[in-house]
Amino acid sequence: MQLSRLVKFHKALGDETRIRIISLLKEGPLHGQAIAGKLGLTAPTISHHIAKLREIDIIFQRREKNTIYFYLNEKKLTFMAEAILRLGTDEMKLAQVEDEEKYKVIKNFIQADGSLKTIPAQRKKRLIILEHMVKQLDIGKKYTEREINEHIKKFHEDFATIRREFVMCQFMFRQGGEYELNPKEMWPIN
Amino acid sequence: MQLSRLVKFHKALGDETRIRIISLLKEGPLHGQAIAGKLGLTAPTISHHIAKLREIDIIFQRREKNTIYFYLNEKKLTFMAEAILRLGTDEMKLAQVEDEEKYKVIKNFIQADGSLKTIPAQRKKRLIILEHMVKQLDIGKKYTEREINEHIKKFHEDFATIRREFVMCQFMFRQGGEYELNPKEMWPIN
DNA sequence: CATCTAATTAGATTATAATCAAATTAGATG
DNA sequence: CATCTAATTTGATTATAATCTAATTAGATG
Repeated sequence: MQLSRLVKFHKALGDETRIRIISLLKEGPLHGQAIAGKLGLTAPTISHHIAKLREIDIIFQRREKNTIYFYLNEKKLTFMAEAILRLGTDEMKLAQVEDEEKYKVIKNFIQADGSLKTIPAQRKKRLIILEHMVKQLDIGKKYTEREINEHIKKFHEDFATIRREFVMCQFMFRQGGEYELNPKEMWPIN
Repeated sequence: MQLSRLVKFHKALGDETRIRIISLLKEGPLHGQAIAGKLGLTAPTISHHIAKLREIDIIFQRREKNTIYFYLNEKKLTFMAEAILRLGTDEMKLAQVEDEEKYKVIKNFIQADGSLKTIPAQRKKRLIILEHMVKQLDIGKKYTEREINEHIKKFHEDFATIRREFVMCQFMFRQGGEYELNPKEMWPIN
């Protein structure tokens, strides 16, 4: 089972040693052995914890000679810490969006009523928006073309273009006039 | 070992089931069996998780006939979620103080420059202040008596009394003229 | 390329915790 | 007070993860 990013984030912070590391790094970058010294733990233990903090993307590092300095990514920390507060608040269903990059794009292109301002020209952004629209459809359900059109119209008038993009980008496939979601592994995103 | 409140909070959120419960309760109160049904788990399991969420104080409940409805305490959730961001930023390192009682005592006895107004006469308050002073030392590091004295002098001139208190109250131990922090489990506080 | 330093990985141990079935408790109500 | 319903506690099982020592890897530098 793939843990959601939000759970992983909090699991990572749910450890005294890691909170202390964060607390230390707030004052500035440090290298592994310095952290180990300050916390009275061994270097491998610190490595282990740094790896967990890196996984949730709140740590980055720079090498200086033999020594690697660890930095706290405070922006990301803030974003993730507040994610739980956005859970389910309908602020245009941004709830499910756990990724900062996607969050920004959706924030820019989706208006307060949920509709699409314009179709993003950049492929990367377009994919994010297509995924956003497609995510509200049910897995395994077969849709008629008319149903797909209606769904898309909630976002944008040019349903034909977007419907074709759904298929071309592998979000959906078409079989005998009906449309269905592809498994997520086939999506050109994530 | 007494976990800090912040760690406990994140540990509680570091579980998929509990995140889902929070997500459900954001839409409104629910009773145990309803939650169990929605999540496909048994009632005891929900009881277990609700207990953890109650421990971190983000759930409260109201009884209605035989049924207990669980509510999300969103205010507290917000406060706690943002606590990690305040770590280390507060006036005179009050940051690390997660306990309201300790906060007040430190506020009363520690002056703006970080030094100690007077040594509290009440044992309970004295312990809080001793802990505050001792917390700035490194775990596992050996200190000479002179180093300890210098550290204490940053707070109060009567370093001898305070140094003796450190040992008597089990914050530190002395071995061959050197001083070292005891493990936190031995501290007479928390 | 030999060697040094710091970080990481591997493997073992131990502690913590998620889940369930079964037993128990706490209120409500006839 | 007998009984019903929903919640909780107990005890067992299983999975996860924190930490250490020992071994290995990755860069830097002579």
